[in-house]
Amino acid sequence: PSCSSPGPRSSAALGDSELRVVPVLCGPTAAGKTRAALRLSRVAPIEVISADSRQLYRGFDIGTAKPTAAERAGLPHHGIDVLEPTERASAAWWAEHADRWIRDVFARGRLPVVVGGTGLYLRALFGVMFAEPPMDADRRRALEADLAALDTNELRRRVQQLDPARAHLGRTQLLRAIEVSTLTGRRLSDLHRELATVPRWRARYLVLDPGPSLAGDIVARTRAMFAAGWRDEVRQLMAVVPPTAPAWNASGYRLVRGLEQGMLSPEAAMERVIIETRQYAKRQRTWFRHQLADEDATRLDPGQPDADAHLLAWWNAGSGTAP
RNA sequence: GGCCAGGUAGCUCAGUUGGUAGAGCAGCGGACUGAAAAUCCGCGUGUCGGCGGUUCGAUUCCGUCCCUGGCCA
Repeated sequence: PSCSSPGPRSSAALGDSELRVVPVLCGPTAAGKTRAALRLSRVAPIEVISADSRQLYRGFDIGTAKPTAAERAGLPHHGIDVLEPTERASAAWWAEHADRWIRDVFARGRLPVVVGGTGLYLRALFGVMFAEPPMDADRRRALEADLAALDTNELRRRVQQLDPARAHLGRTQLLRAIEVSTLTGRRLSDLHRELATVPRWRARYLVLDPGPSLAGDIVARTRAMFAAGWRDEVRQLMAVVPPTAPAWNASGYRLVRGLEQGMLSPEAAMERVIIETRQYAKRQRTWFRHQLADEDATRLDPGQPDADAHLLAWWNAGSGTAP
């Protein structure tokens, strides 16, 4: 299924030609997305909209590979350091804000470029979401507490009854399917269909993937994070951020926390961080391989010799200067 | 040099009372509609250390050699 296909409702409401096109730099970890954005900033008045679910959080800097202050100095970034570590982000929350940031950038006569690897967030912004009906907050909290005690098989069994189309999914999705159908009386999969929203922007994706060298990049990047004081950052965060805060839910941070608590050796922590990062990058690859409409996506190895020319060609093809 | 314990999947190991073997981790593929750096699903042929012997049949028993660790000289 293409995440950019507007669907029948949107076509009727708003022709494709009316959707403004927004360029997107995405792809697996360590793909030089920031470098590509910086390069583009030298040829066009761009501003970056970060589509990264972890860079949202204040204080979680080193392990989330946020662009540095120097990199941000000449190139405005939106969507970084906008949440407290205890706040829970969501794809819809992000898409709503990103929509506003994009509008503002256009209003200033500049060009937004979305940069990031959180595929679901990109889908929420450029694809079809749905208008979630209101749900009672107290009932929801109570239900969440009840469901937390159940094992995944039991949750799956319940979803088999409530909304079988979602029963093959993971625990997080099972919990949501149960919550929505319990609190709204409607199946989530039906709501997805009936309350589908209209895409507001059309994306052109440049998927940056260094291919086989990614594994080595991850090792180097992880070493660099430790060398840059990641452990100190985590120790400081541990003093003020509760262990259950959503921001900890970033690959590596729990491991470094375990290291600071003496539950792991430095070597073991490093090794596990590298493995988790590699596994995450693999999931990103799978997402960007299958979830983007081919006609909207261009793929590029940022390490190939003529990468810069390809990047600029891709940019120019979309900005209308040279088709 | 002697004794003991090991040598089985990339790693850590289980197992076969003789009928050529299976877990975890890693890896690979996939899913994904308000937690997504999340959460899940699928994929296991490897001279069972080498060479001989016994046997219809040996990774399994016997002999021998090699390697690793420990103890004793």
